[in-house]
Amino acid sequence: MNGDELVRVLATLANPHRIRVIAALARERAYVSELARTLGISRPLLQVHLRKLEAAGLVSARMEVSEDGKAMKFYEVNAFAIELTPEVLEAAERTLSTPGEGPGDGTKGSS
Amino acid sequence: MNGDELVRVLATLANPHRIRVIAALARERAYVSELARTLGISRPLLQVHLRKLEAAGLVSARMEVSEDGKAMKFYEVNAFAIELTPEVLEAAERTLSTPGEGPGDGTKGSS
DNA sequence: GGCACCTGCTAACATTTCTTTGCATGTCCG
DNA sequence: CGGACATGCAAAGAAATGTTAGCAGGTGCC
Repeated sequence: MNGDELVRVLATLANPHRIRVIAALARERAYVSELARTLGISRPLLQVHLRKLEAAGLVSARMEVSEDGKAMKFYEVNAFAIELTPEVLEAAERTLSTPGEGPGDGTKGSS
Repeated sequence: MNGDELVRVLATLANPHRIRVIAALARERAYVSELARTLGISRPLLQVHLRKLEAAGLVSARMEVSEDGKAMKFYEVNAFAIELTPEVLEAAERTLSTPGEGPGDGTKGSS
């Protein structure tokens, strides 16, 4: 994961609603409307947050059709483990894109 | 660390400038004006970011007087290690303050 | 058909965050 | 004293985020 990606993931997690979403999905996967009721927030709002979580690679979606024919989008958390220490951040900083330039990185290191 | 604190720390780290600041200080402590020149950003802007980093407990400041009598504020990174996994977030979620209520927590567990 | 459930979108407003600009203080040195 | 350093703060504009409201589509069942 490069610096830009890390910033994106951190920005995504820095929100109470999204933490609640991940917590709920960690306990049990769920579909959008159900999850909205569980968390007590509006469905459009939840969708926005789910989209961000998915864009950051923290959750995955899968369309399924229930027995009674309703199309439902199930979400579940992806396994991830990010360690935050000064050293890790120092390494991430080296792959941050500079204001003017295009995206940084280059090395497809991985994990 | 409770859920609210975690959100605050994550929000603080979710910024390229602040990652650069931590990276620079991890290599060597520095005073404000010097650091601003190193990073190529304005001093007032850097001060704002330093204040946030300090508020989140990620860096510490110490006023010192140089040999030639100039008062300088030296910053250095605090050691920290935060692990981010679905399980950790699920635990953090339980200590998030609810929209209406006052700050959550209660347990003074500490690091 | 009409109601209850599922999905998707986006325009608009409200709020927060980021950044710049400007002015205040103080020291030392020529 | 005036210039080159250091510190501090706050107002104000610009940009990004969060949230609501309202619209569209689909299925199954009484």
